[in-house]
Amino acid sequence: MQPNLARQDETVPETAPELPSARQQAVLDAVLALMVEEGDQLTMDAVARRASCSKETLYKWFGDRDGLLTATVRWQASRVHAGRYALNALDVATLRESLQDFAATWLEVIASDTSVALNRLAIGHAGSRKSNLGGIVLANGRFAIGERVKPVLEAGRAAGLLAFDDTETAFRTFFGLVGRDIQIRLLLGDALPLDAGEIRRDAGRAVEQFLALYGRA
Amino acid sequence: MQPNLARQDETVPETAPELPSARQQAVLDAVLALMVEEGDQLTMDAVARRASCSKETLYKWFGDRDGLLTATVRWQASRVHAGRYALNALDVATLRESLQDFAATWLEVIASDTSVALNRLAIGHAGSRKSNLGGIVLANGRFAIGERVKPVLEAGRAAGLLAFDDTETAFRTFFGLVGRDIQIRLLLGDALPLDAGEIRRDAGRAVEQFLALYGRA
DNA sequence: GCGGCGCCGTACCGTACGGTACGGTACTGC
DNA sequence: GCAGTACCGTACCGTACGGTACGGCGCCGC
Repeated sequence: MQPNLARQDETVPETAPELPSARQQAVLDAVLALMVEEGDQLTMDAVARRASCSKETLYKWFGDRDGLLTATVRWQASRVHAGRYALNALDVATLRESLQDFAATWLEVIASDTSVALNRLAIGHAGSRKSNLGGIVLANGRFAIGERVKPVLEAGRAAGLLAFDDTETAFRTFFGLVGRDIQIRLLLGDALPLDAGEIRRDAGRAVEQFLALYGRA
Repeated sequence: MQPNLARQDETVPETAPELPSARQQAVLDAVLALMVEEGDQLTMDAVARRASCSKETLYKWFGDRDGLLTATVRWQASRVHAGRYALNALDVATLRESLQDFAATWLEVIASDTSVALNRLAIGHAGSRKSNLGGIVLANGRFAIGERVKPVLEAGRAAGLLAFDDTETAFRTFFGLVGRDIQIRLLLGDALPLDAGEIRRDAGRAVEQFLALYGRA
């Protein structure tokens, strides 16, 4: 009766520590695959069929549909975090490289089928009350990358390479220069071609523009 | 049987010329209001009740649910277009003012409850095939403003105030500097406070940054 | 006045889907 | 061997919602 995975709870932060079992991970991967392929036809029956498990098991593990979706979003989020960056003895080349890496990684993420499908789902649910999928996606997307980029920006400022008053504002400018209209166009179904080369060029351009605005050289 | 409003048709562009009758406009306004208030509880029953009309009439006028939604999106889009801008004899003050005005107007639009609700709906539908709501929203949002800003940018270049090779790239940079993370955060349900003063400051900052990157003075 | 029309309100239908129940099967500990 | 457990497959239930049918009423042309 009680789901053995953490149900979303108002007091619990958006990042859950518990990892699902291997079988559960397979189920969540099935959800992700189905989400990408079928869009909004994400029925519990379809998930059970795709994952070769019974609906009863789904409900036992995840509580209800929202629990399953929440677990899926968390599961996907748990795979995105990566990368550590030098923060002291920063020179301009390293700073540029770090920012470029952030930008390219971020573009890859938001351009991926999985991210698009996940964001669509979360945005759809953001309209109704209950089940804070949007909050989870934000916490693990926009805000997570913010918390990882801002130390780099501040290290750049400490090293005399960047000049800004408010770190948050500087980061949001960086975010805008990188993302531009890409995410909204993809979410709305625009077939925006974005291969690896394009991403690298976009990331480079964004970093150069950011340095032009905030660089001190 | 046949809906007397233009049904979406693959060959028809995303901007329909026909205007709905006054009564139909009232119905579409009811849809918009309901969309904002109830989020995804947008049932045909609720619309009929809210608009004090019968479901039969809804189906007669709009064909089916998608037809109603499409008509609603078009109806909202038909109210957004506005503003004419000087393109010749451009000086830097006028250019700055025009861009600032574009930025502020755009921010007001994407921050409005109606836009958020409409974009959520269109994004939700972009996942499934059928009914190109996403395309309509894109055509009347992102692309419409692009077509209106780009002549201003080119006029600025012709007047020797701006320097860029590709207008589209320059516009996308402008778009990113203005929008930053605002739209995605609002769509995902973040309670981002954005009053008129904030919008004006944001627009001003975006324009200054854009001029710093592309200005020639 | 009257037939026809357009529309409101409501009752109704079919289906899709979230959620539950249950029988059958494989595996594990004793 | 056997009880217990975990889980698969499937059948089932209730409800919400898209779509249709129909009675009634006001309005317009004649």
